[in-house]
Amino acid sequence: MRRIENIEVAWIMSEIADLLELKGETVFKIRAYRKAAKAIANLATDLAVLLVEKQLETVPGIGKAIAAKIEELLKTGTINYYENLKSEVPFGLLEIITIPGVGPKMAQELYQKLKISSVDELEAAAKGRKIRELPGMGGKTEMNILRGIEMLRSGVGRTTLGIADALAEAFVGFLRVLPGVEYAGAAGSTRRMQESIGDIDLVVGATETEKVIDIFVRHPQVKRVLNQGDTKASIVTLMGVQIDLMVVSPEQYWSALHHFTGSKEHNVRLRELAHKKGLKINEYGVFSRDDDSSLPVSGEADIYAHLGLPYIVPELREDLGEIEAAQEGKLPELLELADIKGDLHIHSDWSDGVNTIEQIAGKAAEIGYEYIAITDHSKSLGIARGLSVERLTMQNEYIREMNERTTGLEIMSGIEVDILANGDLDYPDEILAEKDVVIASVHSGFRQEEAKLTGRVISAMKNEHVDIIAHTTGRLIGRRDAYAINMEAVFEAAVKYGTALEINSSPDRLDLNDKYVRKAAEMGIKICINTDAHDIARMDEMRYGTAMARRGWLSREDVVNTMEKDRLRRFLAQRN
DNA sequence: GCCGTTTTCGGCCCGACTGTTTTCAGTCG
Repeated sequence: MRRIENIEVAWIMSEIADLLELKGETVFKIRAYRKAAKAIANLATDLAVLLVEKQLETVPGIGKAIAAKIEELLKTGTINYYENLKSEVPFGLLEIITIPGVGPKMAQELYQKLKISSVDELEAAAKGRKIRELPGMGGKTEMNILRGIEMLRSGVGRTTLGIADALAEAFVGFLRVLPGVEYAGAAGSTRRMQESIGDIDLVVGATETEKVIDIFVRHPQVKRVLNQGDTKASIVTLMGVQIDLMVVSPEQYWSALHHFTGSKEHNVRLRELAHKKGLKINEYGVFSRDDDSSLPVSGEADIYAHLGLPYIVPELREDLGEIEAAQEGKLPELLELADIKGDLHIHSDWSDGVNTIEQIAGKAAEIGYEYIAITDHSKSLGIARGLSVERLTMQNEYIREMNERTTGLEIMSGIEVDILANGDLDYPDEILAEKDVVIASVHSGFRQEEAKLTGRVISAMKNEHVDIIAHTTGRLIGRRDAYAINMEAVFEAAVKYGTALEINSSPDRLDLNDKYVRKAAEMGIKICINTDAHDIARMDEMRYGTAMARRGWLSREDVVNTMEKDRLRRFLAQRN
């Protein structure tokens, strides 16, 4: 039987939750399946491995019943319970509840009264004014349904961290200068630096809240106002990104910022802790349950302090162990952007980059780096003007001369060598031996089967000249899935051969992702955070890669390019 | 269905906005 990926199991658990919801099951059971789905999606270890080791039930959120269903799925390829549910609930209803504004209750009602079981049927009924005939529904309900269907089809969907971050920054700048505004900031998954963003959350602390909302919804970037109240509003921008704004009084700002930064799971855990301490936490503050009196909050750290916890940074707030670590005083000392001393994966105009090595060096000096590596493409990558052996030798010489007349910044001569479809590297060893930094990566044969692709990457890792594997899974966020690669095996090889793995900082890649980063570091694998910039403007994307490292719980010691120059040299020389 | 330094049974976070209602359920985050 084919191998079932964790993400597929997570998907099925989430679909079971949806089906149970449509059946009107108790919310706690539904919540349990949702929680399990999330926990599984966040695992960096294959469920199959956990199953063999009888460790399934050690995963928080997975108990006896769900563990048994996972075992059944992995062994037989199906879950009886799930199949039965699917036969009880019309499949189309699952799609109907993905329409914004349409939930399980409405879907059930529409199905029972009007026999609606697909989005198309729903659209026809709304247009035909059939829905207003039902109790509790009216003309506005029909409008909302049609609008929701349009949103679903127009792909108001997830966006990359890069776009969300820039958009949030622009709106925060706009809000910050409005009259009466004391604080404005981005919250939500953008602030937590999640790899993709569903909608942008903004929080404002202001003396005149309604005025701020009023101006916000009339911003020129606003295509549509989804809802608007006294303290909250949601809009969709011209680019199709949803932005939610919450406006509170300046005193309430930190509680609101914390609340909307989330994650939801992290907040739920905190509120449970608060409950046990006789406290209540919401977006307006921290309160005593006895007399409703409020406790002082003049920064997010105060909220944690009231719970007896040290401050937890936004990147860790996922309920993936950070609360337990905080309780035990074992939070990691996270890497900071300022710890990064250089970028070891940059393309110049010698291959498919747009800037000269001089311009790249200028930008690096501006950032304050101690070193960079120029790593152009290798000869087989014709589409990217990969360097012939002759041009590569010329580039070596060119960089050597540049270093002689440059002070402060060291430019290393590197290469991003292709791992060819047959597993060979694109240059012979004696050429690779001349380079300071050798990065190896896959740019072809994406569709090969898992064993073959994994074998290619591992054989590159075996090569003593290869220092770093770049964008190891090959995924492009929202556009291309990771290729079939056995990451367990790659990690084992990285440990065995001492090869470092890259976090590619491009918001389109973020590869390795946070969960793999965390797993790799736990195994003692060194991580290198690079931008893979083809344009000097994108050398600033280092902060996204650093954010991924922080989300993966990395300290400075875990990261190759936090080393000062001489130590880095020794590290690279070890691998030759 | 999960979970337990108060619990193996009885809990399981908190509030805003909307539409259709006269007091609230559904949906969302």
